[in-house]
Order: sequence, then C-alpha cells, then structure tokens
Amino acid sequence: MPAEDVDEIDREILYALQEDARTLSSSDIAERTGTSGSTVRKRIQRLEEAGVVKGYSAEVDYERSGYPIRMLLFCTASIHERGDLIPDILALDGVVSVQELITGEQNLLVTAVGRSDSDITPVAEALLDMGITVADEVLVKSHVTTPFGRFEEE
Amino acid sequence: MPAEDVDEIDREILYALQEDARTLSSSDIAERTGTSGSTVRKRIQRLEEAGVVKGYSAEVDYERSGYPIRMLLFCTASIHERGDLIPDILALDGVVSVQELITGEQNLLVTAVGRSDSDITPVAEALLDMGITVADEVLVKSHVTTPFGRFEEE
DNA sequence: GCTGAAAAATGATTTAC
DNA sequence: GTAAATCATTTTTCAGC
Repeated sequence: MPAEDVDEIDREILYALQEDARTLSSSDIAERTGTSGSTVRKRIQRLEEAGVVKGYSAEVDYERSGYPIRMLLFCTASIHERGDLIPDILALDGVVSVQELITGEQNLLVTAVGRSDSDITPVAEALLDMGITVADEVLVKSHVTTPFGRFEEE
Repeated sequence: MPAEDVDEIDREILYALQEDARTLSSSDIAERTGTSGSTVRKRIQRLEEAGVVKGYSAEVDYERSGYPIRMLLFCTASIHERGDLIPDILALDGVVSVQELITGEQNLLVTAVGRSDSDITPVAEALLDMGITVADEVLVKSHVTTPFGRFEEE
C-alpha cells in the first residue's frame, strides 16, 4: 500500500484512532467520516495490514505509575551495527523508545524511564557494553503528544 | 491515587494495554493477571480516573501514511512562558509531541512530521513568532517504542 | 475488595446488492 | 462502498463471599 493510497477518509480514520483507539467502534468512526461501519472496518484492516497502523497502545503517565524519571540518552553507535542493536536496546529495563538520528552530533536517541536517576545508570552501562557511546543525558520534565491527521492548507 | 497504589496487578494491566489497547478485553487481560474480568474492568476505570492512563492511541507509521519526514526541533523558550506555550505548539500543523527539558542546552524538544523539509519550515517560523529560539534541527530516520511495565529485579 | 452469573447492549461477520 | 441479519462479545448490574 503506497502512501498515495491513503486518502482523506483514511486520514480521518487514523486521526480518530489516535484520539481514542479503545472506545471508538468502526460505526462511531463512520459517523465522523460520513461512510458506513463496514467501510471503516475494511479500511482499518487494510491500514493495519499495510503497517500504516502499527498497533494500539495505552498512553501511560509513567510519572503517576511510579516512574517519575524520564531521560533522553544521546548516543553514538557504529553506523553499520546501529540497526541491529535496536531490538537489544528496546529490551533494556526502562527503555521506552529508540530513534535513529540522521543529522546532528549523535546517531541514536534512547528514551528511558525510572524510579530515580539510579535506574538510568544500568541503561547507560548496558549501552556502553554494546559499544554505544552515551554522549549526553537530558532529563525530561514533561512529555505530551497529539494526534496528527493532515496539513490544513494543501 | 498516589503512585504507591499502583500494584503489580495494575502494572500487568498497564503492560497489556500498552501492547494492545484495542483488541484486548478486560476478560482477556484477566486471564493474564489471574483475576476476573470484573476486577480488571474496575481497575482500568480507576487507572483512567487517576490519570495513570491518559488515553488510548493508534500508533501510526507516519512515513507510510504520507509524512516521511520526522524532525526534532531543539528550542529555547523563556522559562516562565514555556508551560503556557505548549498548547499552542501542539496546535501547529505537523507537531506530534512536545517535551520540556530540564538539563541540557535547550529547554524544549518539539517533534514534527511532514511530507518534506518544507513542511517543517513553517513550524520553525511559528515557534520564532512565539518567541521561541530554534537552536538545532535533527532529522529522524526511524522511531520505535516499546511498552514498559516494571523493573525486573527489585 | 474480588468474584461469578444473568441480562442488556454493543460490536463484528457474513451475505447480498 | 453499503445495508441488513445473524452471530459473538462485552459491559453492566447485582447478589454473595
């Protein structure tokens, strides 16, 4: 499914599912798109199979669940190992996301959460053991996300 | 609901909901926790009301949906305006997340997506109009997240 | 606070158009 | 892409532990 095949109705479906992936039924979304529940159901299935929808996840406030520390680890990995290391990095306790960076000083950005700074130290050590240099650690105070659908003026 | 009141069963529920927030029913999760569907349902409600669960969202592969560019914008805002500006930043076309940074050179990290670099320019301009300095722009090649439950050895 | 069971409501699937 | 009928699930409610 090429990206061009994602049309306006698909974008509305994607937006709705980003707002509320658990409660909204296909029929609920159909009301917003002016289509039918059947159509929405088929389109969602197509979007899932195409990997446009990677999954559905609860947004957890880690701070309120006992993990108030959120740290960004800016790292450098050897460029030809970097991709292969990502699964191992994701498996480390506390790591919640990994991004490969193209421009900038470092080429990896690892985000980890913990109960205190001392939970982050093992992550940094494990990265070093993998041959990854941790160049900088930045503490995050707050983190908010928002759904994205389309650009308003096209 | 203080963070201490999130017990092991709650963490299992949170983990399950991070893995699949749309398909898993309370009864499905109950099987994994060794409790009943009724219990899981009540606990989910409690976690939602306490704000531990902020919402449920589809994880969209923006690249496959027509927005292949993902950019990190490292910014500096005046510290006493920063919090108030976040809703305005989130409202900008293409912005998908905003993080307040404590340590490091900059105090804001804005993530934006777009069809090309030229979609990011208006975001940077809008930030400047808000009095926010964009110090650095880093292009992201890939971005993966993973659920987090608890630290293995406590 | 947790459980289990019945009733009620809702969503998914199938089929045909 | 839509619509209707059927089928399967889930949520709700509540009595009981």
